[in-house]
Amino acid sequence: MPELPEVETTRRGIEPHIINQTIHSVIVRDRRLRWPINKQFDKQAPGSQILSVERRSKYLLINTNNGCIILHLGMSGSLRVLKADTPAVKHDHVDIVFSNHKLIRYHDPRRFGSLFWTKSDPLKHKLLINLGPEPLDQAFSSEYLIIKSKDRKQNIKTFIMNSQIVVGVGNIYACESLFLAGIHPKTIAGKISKARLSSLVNIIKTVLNKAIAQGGTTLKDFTQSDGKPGYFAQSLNVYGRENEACYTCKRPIKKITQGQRSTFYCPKCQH
DNA sequence: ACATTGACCTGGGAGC
DNA sequence: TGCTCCCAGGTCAATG
Repeated sequence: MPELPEVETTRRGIEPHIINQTIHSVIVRDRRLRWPINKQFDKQAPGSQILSVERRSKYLLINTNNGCIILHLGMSGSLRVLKADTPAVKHDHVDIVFSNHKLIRYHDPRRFGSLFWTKSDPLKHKLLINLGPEPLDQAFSSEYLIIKSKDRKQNIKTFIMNSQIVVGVGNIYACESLFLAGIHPKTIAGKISKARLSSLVNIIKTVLNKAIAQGGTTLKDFTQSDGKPGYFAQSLNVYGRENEACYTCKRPIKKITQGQRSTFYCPKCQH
């Protein structure tokens, strides 16, 4: 469910509630996420004080004075800030309870997410060490994408969703960015002109910034950490619009499969 | 080194 | 009402 804007929305939602707070206790109801939650989390997190909540790719890094919680929401995960006496429901796998009688609750029906406690530099964790640049960072530039795409035979849609190339561009924003750039999703990455790649870089940044400003995209059940929906779905041009009229040319939006994921595009506006 | 495919897991909606 | 099938916002591991 969450792409970068949804994770960033979650980060901004929880940080002010928990910064400087002390973890009173943690409750792990089910540690069977994509990888099992490590036992060090239960043992070492209580008593730690929150220093900051950062984001790297779609990972949230909850930094404490004693170690770091690395958390990924997978496809269906969410974090909510709740009062400590809120009853847990199905799929509420983890609570982090604070001394101010609030808790953050991790809910994830599909359990594709993950949660680790580490005392080492979280950016050196094996799941984070090989990630590409942040899309909103200067390091993700026209020059960078031009070099990386050279001789690549993958289609551009799959290519920009590759987290070793750039992180945080998931299925929705990949489709939307290619539409706005006027690039057909099947185009071979290595065959796109420098000018078009440059345009794509700028559009990805614009799309993600706009989605963050609108609180992310609510398709089914994404909510911000206060339970309110995001509003970016109102801005979608192609995603989820198969057979509906393109807002630009009025022809029907097409749906194809690439890398086992659905791609939506306009056959007239993208080539 | 790069590209493709299978796997993980649950729930919701469509169609019968 | 209930069954079966398909689909879903991610990404790692194995394979070619």
